[in-house]
Amino acid sequence: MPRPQTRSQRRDTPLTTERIIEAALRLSDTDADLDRLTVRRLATELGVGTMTLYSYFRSKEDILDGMADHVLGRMSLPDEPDHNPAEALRTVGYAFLTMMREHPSVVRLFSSRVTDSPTALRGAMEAVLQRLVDAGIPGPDAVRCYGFLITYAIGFASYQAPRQWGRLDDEDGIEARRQRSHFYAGLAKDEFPQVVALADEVAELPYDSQFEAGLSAYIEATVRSLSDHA
Amino acid sequence: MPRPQTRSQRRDTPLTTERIIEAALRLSDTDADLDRLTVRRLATELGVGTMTLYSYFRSKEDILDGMADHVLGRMSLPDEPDHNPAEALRTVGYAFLTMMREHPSVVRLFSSRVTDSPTALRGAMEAVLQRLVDAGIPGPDAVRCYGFLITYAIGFASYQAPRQWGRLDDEDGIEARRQRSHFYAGLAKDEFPQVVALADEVAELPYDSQFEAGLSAYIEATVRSLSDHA
DNA sequence: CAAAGGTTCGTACTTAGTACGGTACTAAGC
DNA sequence: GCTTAGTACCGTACTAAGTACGAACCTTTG
Repeated sequence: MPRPQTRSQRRDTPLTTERIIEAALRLSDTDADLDRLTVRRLATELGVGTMTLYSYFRSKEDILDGMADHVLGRMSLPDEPDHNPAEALRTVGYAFLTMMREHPSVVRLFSSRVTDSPTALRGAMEAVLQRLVDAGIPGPDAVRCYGFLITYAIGFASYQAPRQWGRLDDEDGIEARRQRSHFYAGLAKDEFPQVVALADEVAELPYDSQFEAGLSAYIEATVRSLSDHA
Repeated sequence: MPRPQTRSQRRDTPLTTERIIEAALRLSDTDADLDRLTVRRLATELGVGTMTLYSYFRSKEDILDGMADHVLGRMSLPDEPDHNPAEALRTVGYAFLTMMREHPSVVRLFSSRVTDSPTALRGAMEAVLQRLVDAGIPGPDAVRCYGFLITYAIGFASYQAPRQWGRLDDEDGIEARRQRSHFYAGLAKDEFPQVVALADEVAELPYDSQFEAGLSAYIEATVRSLSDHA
């Protein structure tokens, strides 16, 4: 005999796709592990039954798509206007990096799905192109810059994500770097001459200073070629 | 009553971790979908029972680690020597890209695990550093270049992977580009003014010419700063 | 030829995605 | 107020996948 079910029909804060996505991001970013995100856990976190989520999303894949969309859609560019192409490029580059940083678990999603929803396009591509064009970069060049910057940020965040990075100037970051340095220096010298000799530098690879180095090189060359054409 | 088990102990080509990893790469690269790689399917492909694989690997994660290691460890740099820093940087950049291209499914793995096994370090990091140093780039700079190049290649491959790219000069590539271009051009003009105006350029983002553009900008700026210091 | 050690894998347990159908609550019409 | 739809919710159960366990088999060694 079926036991009468007790449901909590009216809830304080109504469930929406928005709230679900945000909870999903919170869960996976906290654990720093997208694999730990399961439909059951997500439902529990939200205080609803597992299958309830399926009235909002067709599948788990849909939820993951939603997470990627949400993150790109909410990307924020600082209010202060840029005064020249170089500033704009740097602004955008760091905006991408910051976005990845705030949602580390989402980085992986970008290598398995195309995020061309209106939300994502508006928040990222359109906003960035507008910013670059406003700073005086011709449209076609702006597109190439966009491509480079998002691509570089994805790659850098991917590289950085699985390594404990911290900041180079905080306690944990320094300690992590120290250990990494010793790891590389401790390899066989005749087999890894370069890695051993450059252990200190190699240990620094996941830090933001590396991002800055690549970014500024790119900006310098790009700005120069822009003014050559002008 | 337990039925007597029939095993095929002696096999033509003996099972090794190597053969397992190669089969795993073949499977996932063919489907272009790492999610389709299951222990059961892999075992079937190899003609063995599922649990047999667990005498070679502790877990599926171990297999995935092995795949990443294998790919990095087998990275190949062309034999022709480079005559200057610029050539060396380009060589390495394309070597990374080629590697990702040959094993598209592995790209995702790089954003969730550190690949610091001896195999991977020898095949990728040590070999690349040696190449760059041999071309006249000072060690510390070479490390930064390595970081940039692998990072950029990962990012670009991640961006490109989920989009049908083909070559820009082959049938499929042209058709895919045409469709993408129309997709962007068909968006609301008042909401996406830049994307609509630049639809043709945006549609080209996943092609190798974009990789080349970013790479050559980076190389130009890097070579210039190297000679400034010298 | 028996004991030892390594390889293979059948079985079964657990977790996760999700199809299906049912339940409770609300709103609309009488 | 009572019925009828519609909506939000979710219990149950099926399937697929990772993997612990231990048995069966093969080869080697004494």
